[in-house]
Amino acid sequence: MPTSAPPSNRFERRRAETRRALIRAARQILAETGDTSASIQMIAERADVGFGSFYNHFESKAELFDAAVVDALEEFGQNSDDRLTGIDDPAELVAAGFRLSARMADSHPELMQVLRRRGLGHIHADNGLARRALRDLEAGMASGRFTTVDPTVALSALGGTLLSLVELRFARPDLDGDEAAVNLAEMVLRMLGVPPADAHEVARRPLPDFT
Amino acid sequence: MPTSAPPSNRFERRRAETRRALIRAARQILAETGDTSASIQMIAERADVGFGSFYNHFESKAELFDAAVVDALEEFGQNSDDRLTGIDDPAELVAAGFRLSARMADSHPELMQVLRRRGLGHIHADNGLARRALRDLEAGMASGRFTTVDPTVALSALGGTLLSLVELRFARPDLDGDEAAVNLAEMVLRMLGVPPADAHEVARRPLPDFT
DNA sequence: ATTATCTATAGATCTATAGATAATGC
DNA sequence: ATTATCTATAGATCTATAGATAATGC
Repeated sequence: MPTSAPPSNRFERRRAETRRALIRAARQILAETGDTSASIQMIAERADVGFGSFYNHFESKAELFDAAVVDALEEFGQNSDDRLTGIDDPAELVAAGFRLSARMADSHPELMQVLRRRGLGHIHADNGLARRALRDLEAGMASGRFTTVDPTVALSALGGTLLSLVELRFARPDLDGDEAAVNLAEMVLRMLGVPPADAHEVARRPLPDFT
Repeated sequence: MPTSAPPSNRFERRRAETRRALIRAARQILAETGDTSASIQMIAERADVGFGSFYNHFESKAELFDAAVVDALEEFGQNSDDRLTGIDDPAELVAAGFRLSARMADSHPELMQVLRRRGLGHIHADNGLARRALRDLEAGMASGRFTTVDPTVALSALGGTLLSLVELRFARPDLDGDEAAVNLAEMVLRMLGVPPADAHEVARRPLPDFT
């Protein structure tokens, strides 16, 4: 299914826009401080939306912030899809995914801050990202590229290392992000059973340029 | 330095006990829901402490919750130290650490829930745990047990995978925790450059029994 | 006519402090 | 005499809703 049905009329579009504005504000707050104690009034104000409108869309702040995280995950997945299409080798896919994620910390800081603060709880959630990662892992195992026992554990490790890379980017902005990503990608490939020499090479393949 | 100077007189002990009660309450809240919006009044009530006493120890809720996380990290480190003394091989140390952490999710659920919710932000913080992990990583590299380029990146990956294991334990309690830990430990050792056969063996060595 | 948004507000918290009380040090 | 704790409370939010307004559908 697409993100959602295209808004049919102006009413729907207007309504959707209000909702988006609220989610955008929530994402900003999550990214800036992660402090979800901001009052609904302040959130509505930041979204430039009437205070009462909040209740037309969400029953509580928690619901709004959850929606904001799901929205961020969705955008991250979309972004990754766009940039990684055409890569068939699962090992290369993993490495490129890590390297692009590190770059996105610079190009999409708000988005990645949200993942940094709330991503861990979604590693095993039923979302598109996890499904896709699991599919790639299983493809890699089937083709013999990866040798790993339990796909669930591998998914866990993949998510954890990716998040730790995002954390590293923000906690240590002084380090070279690309270099850290390449190093981590190489380590992750070894973890998945790729022979060290291959891991070293695959982690350094040129990234597909995004036009 | 020890955790802190031993309380000299009854005044100090009483004061310290109030502080501990508040931190204990904060840890419980972090573990149960992670929702830090509980009012100071409710927190004080849970700690069985007069409302105003809160301000004798903390200036804000955020300060209290931060202290609670640091407290939990400290206890985790202490616990690990107690159980891992005597292991010299850095590879075995890493594997045993992972497996003990998975068990602690069952034996110390409150403690581990706190790490689950707040641990990521402390991977690169200046705490005893990170220092110790870095030391072990460097020892492993010096002895040739590990082959990894950048210790900082390796520390990142180590922390991320450990947290993902904790997350997995709580998100999927149906899975066999020991088995997951062994599998992940094996993967992590490969990640650090331990040859696959060695990784397989080391990850399954009997754990030191704790008396 | 219908529906979402917006404004205003009542009532319910929640925070921070002031002042009283209780416990200990010296 | 000193210090932490506790109780009570003022003032400042904050939430949720009711009712008015504005925009669109049919």
